[in-house]
Amino acid sequence: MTSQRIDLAAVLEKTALFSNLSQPELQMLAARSVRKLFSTGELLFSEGEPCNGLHIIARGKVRLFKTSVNGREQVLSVNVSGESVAEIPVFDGGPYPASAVALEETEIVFISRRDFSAYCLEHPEVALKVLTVVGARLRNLVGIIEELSFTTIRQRLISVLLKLAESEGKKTARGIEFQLPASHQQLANQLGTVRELISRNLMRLQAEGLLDVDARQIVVKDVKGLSALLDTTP
Amino acid sequence: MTSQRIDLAAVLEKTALFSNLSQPELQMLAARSVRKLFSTGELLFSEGEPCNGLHIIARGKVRLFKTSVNGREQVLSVNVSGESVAEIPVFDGGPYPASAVALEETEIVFISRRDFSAYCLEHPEVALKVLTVVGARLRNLVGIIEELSFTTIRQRLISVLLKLAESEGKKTARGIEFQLPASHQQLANQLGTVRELISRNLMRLQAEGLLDVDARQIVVKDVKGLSALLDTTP
DNA sequence: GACCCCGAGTGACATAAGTTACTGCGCTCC
DNA sequence: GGAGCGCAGTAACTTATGTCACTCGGGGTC
Repeated sequence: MTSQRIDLAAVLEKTALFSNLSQPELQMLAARSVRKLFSTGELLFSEGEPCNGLHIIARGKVRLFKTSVNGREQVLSVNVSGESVAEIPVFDGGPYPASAVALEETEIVFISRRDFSAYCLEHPEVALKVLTVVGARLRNLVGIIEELSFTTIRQRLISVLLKLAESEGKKTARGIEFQLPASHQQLANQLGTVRELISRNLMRLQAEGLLDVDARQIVVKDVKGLSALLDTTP
Repeated sequence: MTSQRIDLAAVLEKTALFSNLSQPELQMLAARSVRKLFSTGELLFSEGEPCNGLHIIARGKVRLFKTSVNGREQVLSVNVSGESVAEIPVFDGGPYPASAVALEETEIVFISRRDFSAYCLEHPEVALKVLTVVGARLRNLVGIIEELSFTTIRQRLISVLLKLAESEGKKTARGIEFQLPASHQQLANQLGTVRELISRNLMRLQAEGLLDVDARQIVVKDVKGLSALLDTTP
């Protein structure tokens, strides 16, 4: 048990929220935390459920999403280790506004609402930290709204491809190469649309000579050309 | 000056953020606040500008919105007296994520970032209050995303009409009557679309016998019928 | 009264988005 | 080897959305 408690403190120390707390404080929080394990595809919680505490990702990756009646999905964010999930319901006491699913083997450190609220009251600097984290989340949501409201799926797709090219791409003789990180279906969920449109738009971009597609392997041939399409009116 | 200071304290007392502070505390905050006046249509701030402090609405109405390159708008929220605007940039130091405009004669109480941050550090319960306010904002944004991603403009329009019917409508022999609160153009901005679609969709609903339209005067004849349309797949 | 501006209604059209219904490929599991 | 399955490509079609270009009427102004 003791070893696990020490582990928890070490985990907490690496998170955005608690990175600059002192050891005793970390220990105190660790003493009140619980470790939870989720396997790939498992739900951490579902939209509408009451919220009992804060989830902090110690290891793994979590996707937050909304579901529609017709089975469509819209991804709100993807979070990795060190980040927390669903801070808001912890404070306003409302239900979860979205669902969360583990994208890989994921380890969660869970702190109950009461404990975390109390801790924030005693340590205002943590409350302010939470505010900046929530702020980033809010900015992210505004970005999604902007995309949904002002851009076409084609443009959103291009935008994702360019980001991937930048972060994952390798320069080769043919252009910048990378793999799509997920199935067309998952990509579609992220853009708030359906599989077919991903397929069609990829093919269309290929037909226009901007990239080559071979299943999930993408070769961007004309970064400038793609970027230019982002600014044109739909 | 003293009288103005007392006024400010009284104003602060009526806001969601500071409603249960003591008189001396209110006085202290009031001493550090500035009053600003905005006339209809005037911008409080624009997207991308750096943020110097918190705007609290003492009187009037403010709309927060994003603008696209082609001049389209998407409304993020409308706030009235007692509420605050743009809490987030105050805490994370980033630029405003959207623009704000006064919809009527509006009086703002302005507190600088430094003063407000400092105050939150000394009064953690205020920080937690801010968190619940921000939480409501976040839930609102998620709601907008859900609408943009899963519903048609027709459905969004119906949803707005039903809300208006509930809040503003008067029951008459012909049905529930009310006035559209703004021009078609403004309504379109709120739904993230263009004027013409508002016009057309209203006419279509009229043709289907669900309501009567006469310029801005709306008579909802079949609330049930309208509600039913919200659940059907697009 | 003539003029003009603004909000609204509308038709014609172009394009984006979503649906249905297939085909085909590569995989795993019997 | 073959059945079953998940993922991807695609054609044909429907509907939603957006654009352009008008018209029309009311309320001001000169």
